[in-house]
Amino acid sequence: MKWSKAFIPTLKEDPKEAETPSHRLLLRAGYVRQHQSGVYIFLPLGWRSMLKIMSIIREEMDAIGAQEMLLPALTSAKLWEESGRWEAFGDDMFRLKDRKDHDMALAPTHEEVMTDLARVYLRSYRDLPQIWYQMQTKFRDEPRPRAGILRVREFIMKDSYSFDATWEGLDKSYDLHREAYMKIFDRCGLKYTIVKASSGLMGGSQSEEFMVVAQSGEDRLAICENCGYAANVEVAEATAQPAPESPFSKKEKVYTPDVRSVEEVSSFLNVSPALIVKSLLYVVGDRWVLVMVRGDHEVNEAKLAKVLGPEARMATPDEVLDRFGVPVGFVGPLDIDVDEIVADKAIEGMKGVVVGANEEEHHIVGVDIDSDVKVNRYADIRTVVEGDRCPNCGSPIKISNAIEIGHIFKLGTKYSESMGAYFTDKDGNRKPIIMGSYGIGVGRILAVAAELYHDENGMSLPITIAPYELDIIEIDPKKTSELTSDLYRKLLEAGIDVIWDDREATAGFKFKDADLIGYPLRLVISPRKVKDDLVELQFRRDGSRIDIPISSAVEKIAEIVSEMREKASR
RNA sequence: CGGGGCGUAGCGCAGUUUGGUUAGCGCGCUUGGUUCGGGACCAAGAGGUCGGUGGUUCGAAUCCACUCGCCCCGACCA
Repeated sequence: MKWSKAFIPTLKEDPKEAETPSHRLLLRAGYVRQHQSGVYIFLPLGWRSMLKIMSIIREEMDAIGAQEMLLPALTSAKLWEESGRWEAFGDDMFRLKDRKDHDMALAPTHEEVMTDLARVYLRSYRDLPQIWYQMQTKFRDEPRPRAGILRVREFIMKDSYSFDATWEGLDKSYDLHREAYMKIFDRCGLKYTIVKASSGLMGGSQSEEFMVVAQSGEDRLAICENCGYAANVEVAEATAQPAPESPFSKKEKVYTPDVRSVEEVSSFLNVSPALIVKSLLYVVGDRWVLVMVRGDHEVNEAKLAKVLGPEARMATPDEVLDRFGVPVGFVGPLDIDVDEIVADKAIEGMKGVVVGANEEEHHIVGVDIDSDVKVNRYADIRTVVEGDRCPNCGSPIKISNAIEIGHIFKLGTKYSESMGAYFTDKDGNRKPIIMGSYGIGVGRILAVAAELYHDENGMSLPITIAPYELDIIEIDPKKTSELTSDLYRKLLEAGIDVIWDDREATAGFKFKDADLIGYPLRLVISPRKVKDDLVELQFRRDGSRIDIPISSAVEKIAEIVSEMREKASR
């Protein structure tokens, strides 16, 4: 490609709306343009990168025997009603009606459509296993799109679905995907962590996320640097650090005027927040449950949902006042009329703690959990915090922000049973197909690469996903045009993805653009070096440069390029 | 959904508090010339329903009301 003919609208100044590095750089470098909140245009450079990422994904998916197809994005409400997700998706689903007033949805994911296909065609164990996939646009009406293409309302996802006759088969399909995903992300040059995850709306038994640690990430990971334990904080388990010794040896009620939050109680009584136990009221159907966690901990709603059921919700302050006659800040576990008391494991056996007195303006200090509180169940219901002890090796846990780029689920029979996808096994028994589903956010790979690989001058994308592999810059085009034109042609013939910056501009201007866009390699042709039969090859990532004799330039560059593609290292 | 901020030329901004000629600046764009190893210089140009609607006023980018859009934080989320 000759740059003078290309549509590459780079910006000299930072767009004001962009704060995260990937957002700012992708806009500035002319990869993307915003169309509306959470909806982006991929400009030629961005789309080239996307296509390269998709090729890598396609190769690795095909390598595990997966078959590509294309499902509709415009789907009928009927399917979603069958699975129960017409309700479950709520406002996250883009809904519309056709001219006959039928409900439709722009698909946020494709389990239903795939299951619908499977139930028609996969009738016998002889038809199984199958892995089907597509790369297609998904629509999710996010409450708050953010950070450029990191969290958007319309995005391209590679989603695949496995159909097996047995649970062992599902394990195998899952492991195939796990391996394929590792290869895909390796080839895209990303550093990632595989973590245990919550399966959320997807349902199913087991799931893992592929995460890239990045400041701008919205997910939080608990990571043990000693043994490698890693989990999303939604599901991470860890042992809390012990609370300090309590100064309260005797149980007594104390007057705590206008003191209700943990911080307030902590400073009023001059006691560590870890010695205060929060009492929270939840409503589960028509039952009232008191949930207890240490003052320095937070309830994890996902974990709590596993204990109390998905319909559990926190009572509103008004409901609490209405039923117990006390403001939420003073609720406590002693002599309270609830159906059940669920306490976090970390408070089991604590002595001398502070709790609400169920009386306005009062707390009770010196409470002994084991003997004073009728705890019905202890469970892990809190969110892990930095410094907790790793469940495997006991080392301190670190918490990092991360971006999810892939997620693999063992769905089991959730969709096959609700939607009636059954097959007949060897013995003539009718059984539900056992499914898995597996997703990769294609645009997120690009965003994450920009997050990971940039400096003050711009991006330095891995060569496997950069829009072009090599940029040719002439210092003085008039003196070297013949040579450049010849090298350009030969490099293209050698299978290298080259852009030739033939614009009428100063070399410095071209260098700045090249840095911003992040072409991994730059071939600089200057009269000074050409005089000695040399050209210069520069590496974007580390700024290093080497001189190459013109006569062997094409072979040498081809060699370097193929090595870089192999390693995806810079 | 709660809180905060913003909307003036393709991009980045000033002007709005205290209403007053023809709405400015930088970058970019066009033409000509000089430059040419890190976003060159000079000269001459083009480019605006000041987000929208309604109101107040002799007069509105500026004041008032409504409204649309965008960003950030939080809640939520595969």
